[in-house]
Amino acid sequence: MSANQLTRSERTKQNIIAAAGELFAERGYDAVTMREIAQRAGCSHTTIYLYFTDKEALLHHISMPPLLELRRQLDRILQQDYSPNDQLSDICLTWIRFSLTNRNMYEVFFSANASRVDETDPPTELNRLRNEMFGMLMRALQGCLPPGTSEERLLAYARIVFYMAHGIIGTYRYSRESVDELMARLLPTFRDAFRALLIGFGIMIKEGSEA
Amino acid sequence: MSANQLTRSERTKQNIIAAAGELFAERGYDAVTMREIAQRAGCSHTTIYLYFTDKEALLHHISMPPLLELRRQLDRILQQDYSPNDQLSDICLTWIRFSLTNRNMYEVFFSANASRVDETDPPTELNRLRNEMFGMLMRALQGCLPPGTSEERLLAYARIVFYMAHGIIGTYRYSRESVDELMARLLPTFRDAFRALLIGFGIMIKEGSEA
Amino acid sequence: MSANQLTRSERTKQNIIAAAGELFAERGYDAVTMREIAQRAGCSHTTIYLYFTDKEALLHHISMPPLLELRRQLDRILQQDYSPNDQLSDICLTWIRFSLTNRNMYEVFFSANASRVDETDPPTELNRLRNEMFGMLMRALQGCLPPGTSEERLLAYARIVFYMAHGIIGTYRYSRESVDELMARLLPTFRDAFRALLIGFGIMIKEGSEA
Amino acid sequence: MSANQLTRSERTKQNIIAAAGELFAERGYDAVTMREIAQRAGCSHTTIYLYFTDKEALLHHISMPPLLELRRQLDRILQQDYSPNDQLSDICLTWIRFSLTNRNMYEVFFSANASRVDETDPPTELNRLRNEMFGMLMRALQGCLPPGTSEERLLAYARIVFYMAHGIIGTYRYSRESVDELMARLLPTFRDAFRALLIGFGIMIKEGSEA
DNA sequence: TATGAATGAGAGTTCATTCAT
DNA sequence: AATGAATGAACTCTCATTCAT
Repeated sequence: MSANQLTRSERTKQNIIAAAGELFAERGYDAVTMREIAQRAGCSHTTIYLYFTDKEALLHHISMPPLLELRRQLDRILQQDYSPNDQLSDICLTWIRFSLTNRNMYEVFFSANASRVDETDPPTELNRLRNEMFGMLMRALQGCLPPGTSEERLLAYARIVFYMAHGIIGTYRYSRESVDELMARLLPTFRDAFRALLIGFGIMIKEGSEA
Repeated sequence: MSANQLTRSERTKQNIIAAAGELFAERGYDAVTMREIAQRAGCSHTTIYLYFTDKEALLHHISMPPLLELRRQLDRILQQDYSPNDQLSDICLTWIRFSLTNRNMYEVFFSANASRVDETDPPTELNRLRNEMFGMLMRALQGCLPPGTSEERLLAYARIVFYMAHGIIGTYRYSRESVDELMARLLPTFRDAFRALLIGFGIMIKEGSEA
Repeated sequence: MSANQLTRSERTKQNIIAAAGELFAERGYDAVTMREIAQRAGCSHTTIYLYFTDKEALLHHISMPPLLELRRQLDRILQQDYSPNDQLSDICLTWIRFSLTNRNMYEVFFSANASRVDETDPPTELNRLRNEMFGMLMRALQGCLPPGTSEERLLAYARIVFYMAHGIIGTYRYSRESVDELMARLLPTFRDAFRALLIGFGIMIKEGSEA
Repeated sequence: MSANQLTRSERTKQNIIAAAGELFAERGYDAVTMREIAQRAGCSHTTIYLYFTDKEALLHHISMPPLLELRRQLDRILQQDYSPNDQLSDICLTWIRFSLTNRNMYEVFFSANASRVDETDPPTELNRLRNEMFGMLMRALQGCLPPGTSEERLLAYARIVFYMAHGIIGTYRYSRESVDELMARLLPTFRDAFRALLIGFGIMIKEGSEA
C-alpha cells in the first residue's frame, strides 16, 4: 500500500469526519443525528461508533481541521510584510469571515459549551489551538502599539480586540444572510471598528505615558 | 386573603416561572425538559400547561421581566445628568452585567434562535424591547459624538459599540467565574474598550470632516 | 319559583346538554373535549361531572332530543294522508336529511359503537327509540305492500329499506358538501332508490304468491 | 438461507403488520396505540418506526392486501360466464362478506376518514383501488340493464346499488354475530335487496323510454 | 351547587446507542 | 471492519377525571 493510499478503514473515518463536519456546520451539533452523518458518509450509523466513542467525541475530532486551516490563514497574513494595522485588521476580518462561514461550528470552536468539566484530551488540544491563535492576535496587535507598551496593557487590549471580533461574529451568527452578503454590507463598519480601537489604544497609551 | 398573599394558583405559576427561569439559565432552553421544570416547581408537568400554552410561551414569559428590569436600569442612567461618555460606558456595563447575571438566558433575549419566522405576539414584544434598548444605546452614543455627525455614521458606530458589548458577554457567558469576580477582574478592561472606541470615533469623525 | 322557571341547576344542565349536542354534532364525540363543552356551556368542566358521571353518559343523554324531534317529524308524515309510497319515501328522506344534518351524531344514534357490553339504562332507552322508529318505517312500508303480505316478508323488506337509507347516509357522512348541496344534487337518485325498491318488492310479492 | 425463509427483518415486519392488522380490525385505528401493536408483534414500539414512517403509513400498508384480495375475487366473478343479475348480486355479496370479515377496517378502506386533504401517495393508491372497484360494480350493473341505457342513469343506479351494499355493511359492522352467522341468517334478505333493485331499475327504465 | 387547581396515564415520535452477526 | 436490527429513555403535549374548597 503506497503512502498516499488510505486504508479502507481510514477512508471510512475520513468520510465520517467530512460528513459530520459539513452537517454540524450547516445545522448545528444538536440538530444533526448520527444517522444523517452516517448516510452522508456512506456507511452505517453503527460504524461511526467504531471510530468515535460517542457523538461528542466526534464533534471534538471535527473541530480541529477547520481551526488548523484558520491558523494557516492567519499565519500567512502574519508572515506577509505590510502595515501592522492592516495586518491586525486582516487577521480579525479573516477570523470573522471564517466564523461566519462555519456559523454553527463557532460555538464548538470558541465556547466551553461542549467541553465538559472532566476535560479529556481533545478539548485540551482545542484549547491549545485557541490560545495559539489568540497569541497570533496579540503579536499582530503588538506591532500596532508603540514599543515599550507594557505586557499587561497589551494583554488587555488584545482582549478588547478579541471581544470586538467575537461580538461581530455573535451578532450575525444566526442571520439568514450569507457570509458574502454580510461582508459586502458591513465590511466598512467592521473595518471602522478595529480602526477606532487602534486609534483609541494609541491615544490611551500616549496619555498613560504622559501622565 | 390579604393583599400580599398569593392565591394558590399564583403561587404555582410563580413556582413554575422561577423553576423554569433557573433551569433555562443553568442549562439552556433546549436542554431543559418540561418534567424537570415541573419537578423543581413542585407540580405535575401537566400543570405547566394550565399556565402556559407550550414550552416556548413559558420561555417568552420568563424573558420579559428581566428585560424590563434592564430597560428600567438603562432608563435611569439616561436620565441622570453626567458626562455622555460615562453614560454610554455605564449603559454598556450595565447591560454586560445584566447579561452575565442572566447568562444562558442571554441567548434567549438577544439571538434569533427562539423567534421563528412566523413571529407571533410574544416574540414581537420581545423584539420591540430589544429594539428599544438599542435605541437607548444610540441616543447615549449620540451624546458622545460631535453634533452634525451623520445618521449613517451614528448607526454604524452604534453597531460597533453593540458588537463590543455583545463580544464581552459572549466571551464570558460560559465562564465559571461569578459575575462579581469577573467584573472585579476585568472592569478596567471593559472600560478601556469603550473608551478606546469613543476616542477612535472622535478622531475618525474629525478626519472625515477635514477630508 | 314558577313552574316554567328552571332552577339554576337545571339551567346549567340544559346548557351543558345544548353545548355538548352542538359540539358532538359538529365535530364528533372523540374530537370534543370536556373543557370545550364546559366553555360553550358557560360553566366549569368539573361541573359537568355533577350532572353526568362521565363523558359517555353525557353522550347518551344528548342523543335523545334530536331523536325525539326526528320521531316527531316522522309521526307527522305518517299522520298525513297521501300515497303510501310517497309517505315511505318521505320518511326515508326525512331520516336521511336528519342524519346528514347531524352527521357525526349519526354514529351515536344508530351504531352500537358507544354502547358497551354492560348496557345500562340510557342505551336501552335509545334502543327503544330506534326500534320505535324502525316500527314506523315498517308501518309505512306496510301501506305500500299488498294486504296479506306475510309478517316475515314485511320485516325483510323493511330491513332492506333501512339498509338503503343507512347506506345513503353512510356514504355522505364524511362528505364536505352541505346537506342542502347534497340533497339538491342527489335527491332524484335517492327517490329513485326507494322507488326501485318498492317496485321490486311489489313484483317479487306477486311472483311469490303466483308461485 | 433458503428461499422460503424470511430474514429476521422481514419476520419482524410481518409480525408488526399482522399485529396491527388484527388490532385495527378489532378495535379501530384510533383506539389502537403503537405500543400495543409492538407488544403483540413482540418488539419495541420504536422498532415499528424502522419499518413505517408513522402510524398512518402502517395503516395504509395494511389496508392494501385485503383490498387487493377483494379485487381479485371481484375480478374472478366478472370473468365467469353466467347471468348478469347473479353476477351483480355475487359481486355485492362478496363485497359485503369481505367488509364484514374485515369489520373495523372497513372504515379505513371506504371512508374519507383517513385520507386527508394533502393526499400523498399511499392514500391515492387506495383511492385508485376504490374507484376501480366501483368501476367493476358499474360494469356488472351495465350487463343487467337493457342496452341503450344512458350513462347518467347507469351512474345513478350504480350509486344506488352501492348505497345498498354500504348500508348492509354499515348495519352489521358492530354486530357481535360472526360473518358466517350473519350471512346464514340474512343472505336471503340481502339477495332480495339486490333483486328488488334490479327489477325496479328494469321497470323504471322501461317506463322512462315509453314516456 | 359550583369550581379552580392539579394530576396520572398515555399518546406519537425521535435518537443515541448496543447487540449479534 | 462493518452493519442490520433493535431498543430504552426521553421528548412535548393532551385529556378525562378528581380533590379541596
